[in-house]
Amino acid sequence: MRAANGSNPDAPLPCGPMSFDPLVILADRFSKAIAEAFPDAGNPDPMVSAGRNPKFGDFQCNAAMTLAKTLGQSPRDVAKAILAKVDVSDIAEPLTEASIAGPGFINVVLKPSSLGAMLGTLRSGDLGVEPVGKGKTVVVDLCGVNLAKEMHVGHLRSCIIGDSLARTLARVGYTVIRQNHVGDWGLPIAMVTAKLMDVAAAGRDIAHLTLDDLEKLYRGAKIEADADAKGLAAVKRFNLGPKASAELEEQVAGAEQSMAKAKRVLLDLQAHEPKAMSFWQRIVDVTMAACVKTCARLNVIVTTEHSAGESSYAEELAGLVADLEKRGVAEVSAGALVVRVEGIDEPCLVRKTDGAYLYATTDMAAIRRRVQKFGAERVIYCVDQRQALHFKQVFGSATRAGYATRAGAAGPSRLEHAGFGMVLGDDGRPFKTRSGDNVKLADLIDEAIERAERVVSEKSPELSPAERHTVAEAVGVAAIKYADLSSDRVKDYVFNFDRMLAFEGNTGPYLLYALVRVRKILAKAREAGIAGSGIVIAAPEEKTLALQLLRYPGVLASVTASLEPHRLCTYLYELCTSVSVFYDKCPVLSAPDAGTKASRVGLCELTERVLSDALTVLGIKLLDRM
RNA sequence: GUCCCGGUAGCUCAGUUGGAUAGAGCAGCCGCCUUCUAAGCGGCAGGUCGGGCGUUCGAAUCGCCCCCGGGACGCCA
Repeated sequence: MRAANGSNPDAPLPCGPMSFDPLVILADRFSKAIAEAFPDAGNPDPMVSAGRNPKFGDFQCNAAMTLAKTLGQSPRDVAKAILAKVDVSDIAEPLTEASIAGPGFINVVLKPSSLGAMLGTLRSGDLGVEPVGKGKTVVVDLCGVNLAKEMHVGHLRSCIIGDSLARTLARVGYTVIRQNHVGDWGLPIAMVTAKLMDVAAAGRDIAHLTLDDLEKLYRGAKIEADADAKGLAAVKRFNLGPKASAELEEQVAGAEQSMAKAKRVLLDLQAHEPKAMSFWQRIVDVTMAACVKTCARLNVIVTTEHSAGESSYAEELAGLVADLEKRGVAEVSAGALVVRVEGIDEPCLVRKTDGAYLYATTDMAAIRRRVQKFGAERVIYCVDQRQALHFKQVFGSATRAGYATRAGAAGPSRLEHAGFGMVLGDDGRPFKTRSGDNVKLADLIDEAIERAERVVSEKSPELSPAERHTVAEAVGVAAIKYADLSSDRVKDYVFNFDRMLAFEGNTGPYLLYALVRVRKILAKAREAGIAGSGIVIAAPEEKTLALQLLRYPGVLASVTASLEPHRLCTYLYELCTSVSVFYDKCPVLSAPDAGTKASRVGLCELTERVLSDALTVLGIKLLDRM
């Protein structure tokens, strides 16, 4: 198990299945050493991490200080005792007292030969990615569009982050089911349907209906609904004299008529009355066609087969609520039906006083379907952080009701809200157009591509116009997506075209640039007939790059657990920086000797694979040239 | 009012399980293309980690109090 044979670089590493990851190997070695040196210390964390500073070595073990506290010994003595027991001679430079630094840090420097062997292991397999999701199903709730509304910045993050999470989970082996919880039911939709029926009745052609037309109808309906509500409020307050309110009353009367009609249409829809349904279906078709198109432009995998609208749960709600009532999970409170969950003060409303169901009711039905019908062990909601309390209530209620538990499962599935912050403008307020409207995603993408195209034309005039456009599409979208993915999900983030499309520094295009440069080297190597060989690490820039590559599986695992894609972004940026330095300092095709050439081509091949893999997981399209 | 989330360089952000001198990018200044794409690389400068107290060998990180900003709080979705 622990046989030291580091002298032979071609021999397989003397470790278990995770033998490519030095972090895992070292943690294991130190863990055993600590157990031998201090048998009574329990099984403490070996606290091995990558070195914070290259001058302190590649890895460090920080266990001595913590251990010293519990043992009442001096940290340096503890470190010495660990050193006496630890055996890393097969992969690292010999550890001596000089390896102990400061209060008791133990610094480890890997042997170049073992680094090469680890890279070989990484390369021969699936980049070291552990299929932790194999045989498991996860549902990812993303996108969340509404009928009769263009996609706007409010959908941007749900699509981009949700898509990346779905890709990450699929990458580690999960069976991923994407669900677009379309807002396609209820009074607002009935209002638009009623309006559309009016338009058609007035003889207007609706064969070429656009989403823009629908959105106008929606706005009109919303204004009337607001007028209706305001009118009622005004009447209730008694403080408007009949004379002063004459005009208002007229408006309100019109609004009341429309609302009455909308409510009739709602009943028709609920009864699946064919005429109302045909108009509703028209709205669905127009909206979803636009949604799917926009998602495709963003390289976000959402198609109509992922649609699971609120309407699809409508028939289940009465039964679900009856079940909750029958089993005493829900109780009547002030006329409404609520579910109370321990630890949450606010009860979860599942039925209004007037008998209608709510958002939470539909979400409970969705959880039941996703867990019990689809068999999800994890259900992930990529939805606005402001809905945190709502999901806390719904998760608690569904779990209490047993809907979150698969048949025969020991415990409930993991229900996770991967919430995200708002998209802000430069003024720190929600990102809007100058006129105060939501920014349409289609316009946002257009602008990013336009800006990218200007830069591509300037930097790469040798490309054909068609290719420039293809590159601009990939670069512009990469810029938007990386900007969104690269900061902590739960925080608000400031949207700024100039920054994300400056194409310098920490941006999506920088990552693509690194990939393109490596791919160019590989293309030229193929032309020259230079094949990649086993990797021999010699130059410091090669070593830095190698250490970064070895981190990849661990980073992927941490995103799988935390649902935080920005960790992968930070890693990718650091990796690309290492690639750039390597590119600068280590010529590949004009390396001094054939052996170095072949080794560096091998290193480029592995780098290309990791870069491509990681960018794909982020949902960024790959390029050969830019 | 109650609860949740934030506050790190001029700006935008990272910061792993509490670890060594708090890091990037942009903006500013100075260098590097006859050589695999300079959308790059190197250097300089820039900090009361919102404030205070505490926990300890060690705190941006944990605890308590306060300040500022945002959000959510039963009949919308």
